[in-house]
Amino acid sequence: MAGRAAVPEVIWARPERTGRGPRPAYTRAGIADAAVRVADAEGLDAVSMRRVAAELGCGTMSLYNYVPRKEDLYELMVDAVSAEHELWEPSGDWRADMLRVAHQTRALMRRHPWLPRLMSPVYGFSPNALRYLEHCLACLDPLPGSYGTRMELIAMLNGVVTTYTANELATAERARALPWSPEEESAARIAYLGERLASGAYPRMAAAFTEDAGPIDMEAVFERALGRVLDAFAPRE
Amino acid sequence: MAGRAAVPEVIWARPERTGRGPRPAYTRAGIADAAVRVADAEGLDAVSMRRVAAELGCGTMSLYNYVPRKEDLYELMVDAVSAEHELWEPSGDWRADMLRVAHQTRALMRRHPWLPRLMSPVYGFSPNALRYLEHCLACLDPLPGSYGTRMELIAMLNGVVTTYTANELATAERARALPWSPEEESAARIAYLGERLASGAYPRMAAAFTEDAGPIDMEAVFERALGRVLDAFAPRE
DNA sequence: GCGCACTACGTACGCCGTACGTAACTACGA
DNA sequence: TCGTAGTTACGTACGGCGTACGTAGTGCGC
Repeated sequence: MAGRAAVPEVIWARPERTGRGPRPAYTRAGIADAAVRVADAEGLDAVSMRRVAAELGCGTMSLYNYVPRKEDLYELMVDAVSAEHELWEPSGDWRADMLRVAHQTRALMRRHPWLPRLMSPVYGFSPNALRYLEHCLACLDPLPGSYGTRMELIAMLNGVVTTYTANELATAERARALPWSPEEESAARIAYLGERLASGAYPRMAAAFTEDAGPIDMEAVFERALGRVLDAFAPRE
Repeated sequence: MAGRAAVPEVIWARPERTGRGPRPAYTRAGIADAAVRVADAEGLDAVSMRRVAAELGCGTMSLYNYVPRKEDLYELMVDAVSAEHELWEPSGDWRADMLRVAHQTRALMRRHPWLPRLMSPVYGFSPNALRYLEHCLACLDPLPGSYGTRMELIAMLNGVVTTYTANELATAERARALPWSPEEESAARIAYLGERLASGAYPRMAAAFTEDAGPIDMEAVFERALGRVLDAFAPRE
């Protein structure tokens, strides 16, 4: 038995190699990439210790030498794709910079539709998360106010981006497991909703849905949401 | 075999009783309550078809007569606790009313810490969700603007309440499964973070964390977030 | 009053996370 | 220099999970 401490452990604090024993055959980055590959191709639910081990070409239990718990594998995945964040020299216009950050995050989640599901808990201060946060703070240098306020801005913006994008992606991600098409699913839901609204018990809801008869332009909704969040932090004159 | 259609189905559109066959021994509400009881007492991960069936005192597979898929059990649970929303006659002050809604939702999530995890996907238009949304729209009657905008307000407010409360509850909910205490866990995370920040690579992050030396007042953060969201929708003069 | 839709539920399949034991290997302390 | 302790690799096994399927019994609608 390897005798891993039964003590709270942050995976990033654990050295990849201690020196003793045989050379590890895999790297943390390689494992993370394998997991990301599986998640991208087959959905997050396909990411099991067995599946990732198979992807790497090693035995299931060998993975546990690198990753003490599955949850840590998730942390590795989030950090791996966080490396795709492109960081730039802040422009001096914090609003424009933060908009760019938000759009980048959204694009990242579109590339990796499983990401919002793993972001829901506390953001884990992984190496790339730290780089990302530091970059956001740098972009916010021109904004007057305390660091606390700036952190609140980052948190709210991230939250809104995650929530909105997750809702959009949820349908598509769900479709992978379902035995019917997303169109059939939404048709059934709309039929039910229409029937309920026709009952007259929810007049305002009915009005809201007849007002926007056509499909909603999610991109515009997202854009307005971003604008509102940033406005809420703009210094009032 | 009962021959349930292999077709998308909204659980709320399915009648509880068709008239044929023996009287069902359980009700949808009873099943939902049993599941909520298990989740409240033992955490969401304890909610399995077997466990809920045992709670009801019936065989595992009997549950499937009422709930075609586990996902539908989750929908039942969300709807059941949504009934706890207290609805009132709108005061005419939409801002005050929406603040009250937000605080109520937060209290609901504190009573049922598993709720945020089930709210993450698209809000499902369950019966109680419809009542809740109609009530929110009624509170927003005094707000000028389209129904679309009002729906966006509700969505953003709900999103922010959910995100903030979920982050707060995540630690406590995780603790149930972990072999160590949340204090040990956070100590380990803080130790790691401190060491990273001491490296000097993240000067602004370091400054942010030394600025707020004491524990953060989450209640105040939440309150400020609510105010900002509502401000963002207030008509500009 | 017949038949069929429905309820109840036991069994079984193929997954999952992961505890544990064993064997091979290598850097360090004596 | 060499044992030994700490590692890696990984097979086996356990106790869970969701749920497909088959069977038996029940009571409404024709």
